[in-house]
Amino acid sequence: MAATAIHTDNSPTQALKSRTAWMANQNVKEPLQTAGIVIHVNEGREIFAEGSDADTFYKVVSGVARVCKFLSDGRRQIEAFHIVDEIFGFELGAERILSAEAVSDCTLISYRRHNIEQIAQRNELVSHQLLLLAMHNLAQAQDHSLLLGRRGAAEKVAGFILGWGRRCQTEEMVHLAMSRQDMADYLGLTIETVSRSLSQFERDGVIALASTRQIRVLNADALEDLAA
Amino acid sequence: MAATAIHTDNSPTQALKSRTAWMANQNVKEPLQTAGIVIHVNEGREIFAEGSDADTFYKVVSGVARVCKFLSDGRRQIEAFHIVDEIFGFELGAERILSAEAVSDCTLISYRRHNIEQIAQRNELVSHQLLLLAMHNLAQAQDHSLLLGRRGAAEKVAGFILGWGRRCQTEEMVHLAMSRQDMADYLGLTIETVSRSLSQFERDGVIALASTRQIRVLNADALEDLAA
DNA sequence: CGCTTAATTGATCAGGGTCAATCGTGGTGG
DNA sequence: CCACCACGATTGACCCTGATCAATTAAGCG
Repeated sequence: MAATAIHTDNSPTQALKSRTAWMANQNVKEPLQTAGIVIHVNEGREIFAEGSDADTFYKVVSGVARVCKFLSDGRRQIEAFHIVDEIFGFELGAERILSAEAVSDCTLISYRRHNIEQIAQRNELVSHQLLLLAMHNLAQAQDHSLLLGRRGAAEKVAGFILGWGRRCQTEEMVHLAMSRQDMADYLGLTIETVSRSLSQFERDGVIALASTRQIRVLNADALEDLAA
Repeated sequence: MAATAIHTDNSPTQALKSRTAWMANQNVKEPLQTAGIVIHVNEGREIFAEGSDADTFYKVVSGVARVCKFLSDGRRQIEAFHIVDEIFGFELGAERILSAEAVSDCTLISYRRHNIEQIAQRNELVSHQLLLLAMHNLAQAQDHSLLLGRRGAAEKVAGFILGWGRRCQTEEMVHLAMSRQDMADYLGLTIETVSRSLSQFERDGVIALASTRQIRVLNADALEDLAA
């Protein structure tokens, strides 16, 4: 990749200016790989803020990003985690409803929404790809609602491990990119409850915690049952 | 409307065969009004079932539909309510993950997915419209997650009333199309808790319950505060 | 006018939140 | 290289919100 990537190590709200746009060929598999800018965002840094202009959206090249909302009283709700090849920050309105941050160091491609929409008008492939990506996010959001609505802390945590493992295609040895706090804010629980659930699973011999972020799934069936 | 509408009063899974397709002109405002079939579904009846072929999707002409999932132990989670001009049942995979039912008597337009996708390939307007509708559903699903994740029964109920009133554009006198059970299953609560919250709001003079399904909002600001 | 179902209200209980202490781990500097 | 520090994770004790069980009231319908 010949593009000049920019880093956002020090800027609180990252600077999006870059010297070179990444004008790749319009191939069939990746119609979206046109007119994007490669950026890097370090762990914990903001990618965009609630209320800012929704004039860009992002695709994950590597790392994990979280999209979330901060409530008036300081509580945080994580809407979604995004992994490689997923897009986020693509909104209907002019202003962003949610903010986004890097869960781990991220490499992203930033697209100008206006730009892409123009391309989509002429190129059916781009248009179709956008629809697929939007629907992928929709399906995820629906999964998330299901997880939040059905009560039971253990069910939520078990469901999360399974879902995350499936998405990362490491179902036996799951690496969690995020902290307990991130998990809790995603599941609508507290860190204590998440921790307790994991400990309980370990006591029951369902999982083993190799490290705090490495979960070995010993009994996938039991975990499925727990997730109800 | 010259189309022959079909009713589904008695069939448990509604018959989708219809004698006349509704081939409207491809105008700019409603590019999707092509090749759809008008159907009626009575209150409480199923529109489609989880596990069935996802070869059609629907647009609401009148009434309210709910999209939901039944859990193994009988619990039900309502993913979304859909009102006029919204689409639902448009999925990525070949098989449906969720089921749908009529909350009130519904008039719907049924589209063949294969059909629309072919049209979308040639017609940019249809393609764009699909994307907009999908993103509208995504935005709603995100709102829903926010409502479910942030705890507090009162917050949920208050948020629901406000959101529903806004969507139906009747913010002062809100008509609830759905039962308490529907509300509860949407909010991840029990009917008792929903009922108690509403009673409390009434005691506090924030709302007045004209009938069980008619809520007069007396103090919208207070309701906003309750929704946090 | 009774019957059936939905909604409300009350009493009790448990799941998970809160507060607080401890443990563990990774990073830094003497 | 190891001691110390800081932060995240875990564990424990207690409490509160909302679920559960149960009874009553209200509303729709033949």
